[in-house]
Amino acid sequence: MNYTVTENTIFIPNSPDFNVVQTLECGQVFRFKQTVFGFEVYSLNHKAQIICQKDGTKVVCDNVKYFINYFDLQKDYATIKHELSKNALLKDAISFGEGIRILKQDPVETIISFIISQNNNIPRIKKIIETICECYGEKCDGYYAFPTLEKLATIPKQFFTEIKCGYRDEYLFSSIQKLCNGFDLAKINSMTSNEANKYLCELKGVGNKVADCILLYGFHKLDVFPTDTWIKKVYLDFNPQSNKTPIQVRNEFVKMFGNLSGYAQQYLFYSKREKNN
DNA sequence: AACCAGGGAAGAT
DNA sequence: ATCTTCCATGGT
Repeated sequence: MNYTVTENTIFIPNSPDFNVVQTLECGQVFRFKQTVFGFEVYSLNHKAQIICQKDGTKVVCDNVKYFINYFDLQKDYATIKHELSKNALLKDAISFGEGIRILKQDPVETIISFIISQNNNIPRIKKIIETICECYGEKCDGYYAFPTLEKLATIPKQFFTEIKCGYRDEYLFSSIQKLCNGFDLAKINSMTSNEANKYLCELKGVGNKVADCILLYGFHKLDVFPTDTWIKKVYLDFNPQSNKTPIQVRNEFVKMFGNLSGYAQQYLFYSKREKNN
């Protein structure tokens, strides 16, 4: 990815390999909002102002290094897309979402976010996460940080109920306790994705799909394929009257795309959800 | 009113 | 192991 850095700013010249709207709207991240010039994006206790210009995108932020990594700017997406485009199913999806980047997010923030996401819709997910930050996150410059794990551990279950998490209140409470007590996220980096998926499922509220989301967005494991309602629709498109379970569909896609599964899933998900057909 | 939203837990088979 | 049922909440 071609970009230049000056003090607190990253400038990314117009490129088919980078599109902020697609990257933020493709369902992988919930902590951002639109502004008159573009977006504001929050990750842990960092903030970036995204300014969309005619000649490219400006990322004005508190930590340049953090956001170069966050937006995965070091990776060559052109090659990935070229490889995946050989698959007829993906060709259209890629041209539709060609500027998607897979964000490198914080593991704990990702775990909490995607426990909330289950059987829920995106506006509500965003609002619940924002409320948690406002009530328990450190106050920063114009926003609230995502709470540290130590801070999360002080949240009573009642709080999650009050902010309308529904039945996920117990999932959040229980998983936070576990993360503070014996659950070792560091182990995941030395596990295969299948092992890590199984391990994450020990957290209450984390099943196969949420575990894959955590691995893809929080650990940048790319040989996973989060299979939700939209991906099921994609599968039914080219395989009608299939009665495969989500796990079977998931494994079939992983077999198809291997180490590029995570990218493939993102293009297919975004395209299907945006077009809704 | 019924169904859906980036599913998963718990109990029954 | 695989299949149902149920789970809070808000929007359509």
